[in-house]
Amino acid sequence: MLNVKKNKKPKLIGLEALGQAAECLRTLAHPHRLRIVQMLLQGSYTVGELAEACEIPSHMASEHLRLMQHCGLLTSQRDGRRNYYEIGEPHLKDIMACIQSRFG
Amino acid sequence: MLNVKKNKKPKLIGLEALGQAAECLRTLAHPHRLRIVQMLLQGSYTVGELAEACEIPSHMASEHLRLMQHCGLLTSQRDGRRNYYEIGEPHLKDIMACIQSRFG
DNA sequence: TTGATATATCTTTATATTTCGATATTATGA
DNA sequence: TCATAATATCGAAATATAAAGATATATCAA
Repeated sequence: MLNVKKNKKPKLIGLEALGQAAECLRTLAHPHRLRIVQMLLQGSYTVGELAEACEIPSHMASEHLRLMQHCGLLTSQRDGRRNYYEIGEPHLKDIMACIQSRFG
Repeated sequence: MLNVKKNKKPKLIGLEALGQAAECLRTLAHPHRLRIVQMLLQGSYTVGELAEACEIPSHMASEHLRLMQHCGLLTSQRDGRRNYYEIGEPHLKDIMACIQSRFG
């Protein structure tokens, strides 16, 4: 047996909570949505600006933004006909840092 | 306009790399697989032990393990008919710490 | 008011993922 | 060798997700 440092206090997160976590991660797990998050970590942007950064039509960016806002990753503030999106989950910074260090 | 700290050096990760990152995240984004990772952060375990921790049949655990090993998240070492899996991607510790702090 | 812009929503189609049962493979112990 | 245990793989069915086009809503500018 190898690497046996199992301390006998597992303190595992319950499967229900892991289900919520999985839902958030699954929402994040898309190249365009990761690009959007990367942009928003630098400031707030409109749907159109984010769509352009992802090289996709803005109705698709709008859908990605809706999904991420729905599970609490983002928030938005409307200004006239523009809708400015922002990071709503502080941990996104840390997760993107992991991705940056592994894939950037 | 609000929260404008956009420094004009975006240094965005390319969409191809974000695609790989998305694939890893998608692989991680499942309650049973998160439970498996949480277990393996404490030591190495067999397929059967991990299956029991997830309350699933072991052939399903085997499939989850195969997916995670395939994208480099895990490694394994066989000992007789037992197969001991281990963490293969150090960043998993950080990501699980985020999940712990948000959902634990 | 009219036309154009920005964003959001809906529907359909295509594709991917999950789960389950059955079966296969490999190693162990009697 | 034989039966069993541990793990892995395959195929089918169910479910979920993604993409695209069409359409809708709300706001602004002329």
